[in-house]
Amino acid sequence: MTHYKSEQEFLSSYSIHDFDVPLVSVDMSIFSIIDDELQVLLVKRADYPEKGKWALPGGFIDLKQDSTLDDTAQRKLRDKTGVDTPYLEQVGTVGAMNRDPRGWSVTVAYMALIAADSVVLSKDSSSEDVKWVPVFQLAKLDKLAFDHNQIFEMCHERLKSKVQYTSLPVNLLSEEFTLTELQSTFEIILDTSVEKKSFRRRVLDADILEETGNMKTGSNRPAKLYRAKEQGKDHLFPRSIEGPR
Amino acid sequence: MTHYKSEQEFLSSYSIHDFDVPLVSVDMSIFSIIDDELQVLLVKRADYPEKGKWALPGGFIDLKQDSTLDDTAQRKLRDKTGVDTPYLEQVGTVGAMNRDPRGWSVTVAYMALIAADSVVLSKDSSSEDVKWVPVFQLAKLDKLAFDHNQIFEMCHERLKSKVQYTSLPVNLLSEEFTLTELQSTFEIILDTSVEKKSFRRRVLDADILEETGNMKTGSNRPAKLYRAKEQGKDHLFPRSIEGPR
DNA sequence: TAATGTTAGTGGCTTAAAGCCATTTAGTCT
DNA sequence: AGACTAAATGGCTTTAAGCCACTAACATTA
Repeated sequence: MTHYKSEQEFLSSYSIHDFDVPLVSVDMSIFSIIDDELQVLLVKRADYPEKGKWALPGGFIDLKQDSTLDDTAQRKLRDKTGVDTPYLEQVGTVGAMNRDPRGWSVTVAYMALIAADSVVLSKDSSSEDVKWVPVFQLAKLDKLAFDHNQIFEMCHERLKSKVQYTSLPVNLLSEEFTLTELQSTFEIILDTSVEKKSFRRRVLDADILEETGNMKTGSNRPAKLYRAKEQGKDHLFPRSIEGPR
Repeated sequence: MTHYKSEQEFLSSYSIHDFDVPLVSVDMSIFSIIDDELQVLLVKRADYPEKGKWALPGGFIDLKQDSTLDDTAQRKLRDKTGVDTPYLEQVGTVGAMNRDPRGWSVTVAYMALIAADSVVLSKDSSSEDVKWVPVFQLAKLDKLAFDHNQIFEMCHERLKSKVQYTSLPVNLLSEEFTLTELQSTFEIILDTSVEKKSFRRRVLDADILEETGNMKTGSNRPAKLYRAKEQGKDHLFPRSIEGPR
C-alpha cells in the first residue's frame, strides 16, 4: 500500500471508484391501521430488476440531497405518503452478495407508523402502483421482490415486540383518541385480547397521555379523548403486557 | 431513463460505477470484562484518514470473501482477537454525508461479547496498536476517530439495556462460572448492585443454566459451577431487573 | 318518559415476580 | 475448636399485572 505524507495528499488521490463497493439502499415498512387491520404499504416495481413485483418502498441514497440515512428514509416516506416524520425507526441492516442481481448489496430497513387519515398515496417514477396490504395476508399471498419478505418480517417482529413494552401504538392514531381506541390498536398488533382494567391502569399510571377535554360521543356513554403528551417519544413500561393466562 | 426489454439486457448494461455510491464499512464494539471492569477493544489507525487516532475495529466489506454483512463482522472480530462467534449482534447503522472525509459513508455497528481468557490480541496491517480500555474512561479521556464515540455509545446503550431483561452476560464468562460471578458481571455492566436472592431466583427459574457438577473452591463454602444450556442464545425475562429501591 | 341496549369506566380481589433482610451452610484458616 | 468468609435459602413485603363483576352515562326505542 502506498504511504502518504499528509491527509490532504491521501484524500486528493482517493477515489471510491478504485474499489469494489456494494450498493446501498433504504427500504421501509410503513404501517397503518386501516379497517381495523394492521396494513403495510407496498409498491409495484416499474423497472428492472424484479420489474412488476410488489416490494417495500425504498431506494438509493441521494448523495446530494440526503445528508443522513434518516433523511433518505424521510424522503422515501414523504414521496409515497405525503406524510412527514410521524414515527420512524431504524430496524436493521441486511447485506449479502446475492440478494440483488446487480451485485453485493446492503439495505437499511426502517419502519414507520402513520395514522391512516393523514395519508395521500402517490406513486413516483420508480413504481407503477401503490397499495395497502393487510399484514396477515402478506405472509401467505405475496412473494415480494428481493428479500423483502424477510425484511418485512424483521420490521413486523420489531413492531410486535415493542408494542409489548412501549407506548408505540399512539403513533398509529390521529391526534385525539379514546383509551378504547388505543387498546384496540394494541390488540390488533398483538393479535390477542388485552384486559381493559390492566390496560387503562398501565397507560394512565405511565403519565404519557393528557385529556384533551373533549369527548367522543356515540349511542352510548361518551368517552374521554386523550392525546400523547410527547409526540414521537415512546414510553418504556417496566413489564410486558402479558395477555390472557 | 432508458427502458430495457429484458432483465438480462438491463443487467448487462448496469454498472455500479455509473452512480454515486457511499462507502460502506463495519465497525464493532468488542466488550469483555477484565480486572472486574467492562472494557472495550480499540485499535490505533495506521493510515489516513484519522491516522494515529484510536478507533473501534472495523473496515470495509470484502466483496469477494464476505458473503454477508455478518461475515464481515465475524472476519474483523477474528482478525483482532482470534475469537470465533461468541456473541455478535448488529446494533445499528449510521450514514451521513460528512462523517468521513472521503465522502458519504455508511457504517454498520456491531457489538461482540467475549470472555477475556479466550483472546489473543493481534494487530493487522490497518492498525498500529491494539488495547483494551475501560468503558467508563472512554467517555472522558479519548476522542475517537470519526464518529466512533457516538457509535460506541450506541453499542454501550444497547448492552446496558439488554442486560436488564436478558441473560446476555453469560457470553462474557468462560464456559463454567458460579452464580456469584454471573451476578457480578450484571452488576459491573449495570453499574449498580443487584439483590442476591432475586438474581438467583430469576436466573434459576428461567432454566437457562445447568450445573456442571463441578465446584469452585476457595477459603470458604464452595460454589456450584454452571454453564449456559444454549450457547449464544439469550433468554428474555418477563420483567427488568429493577435494582435497589 | 321509562325501559333497554351499549360502551365507558371503576372496585376489589388474586397472582407473578421482584425487593429486602436475616439465617443457615460448608468450607478454609489460625 | 472457634473464627472467618462466601454460598445458599427462608420468609416476608411490594409492585404491577390479570380477572371479573359492577356502576355510569349516553342514545334509542317502545
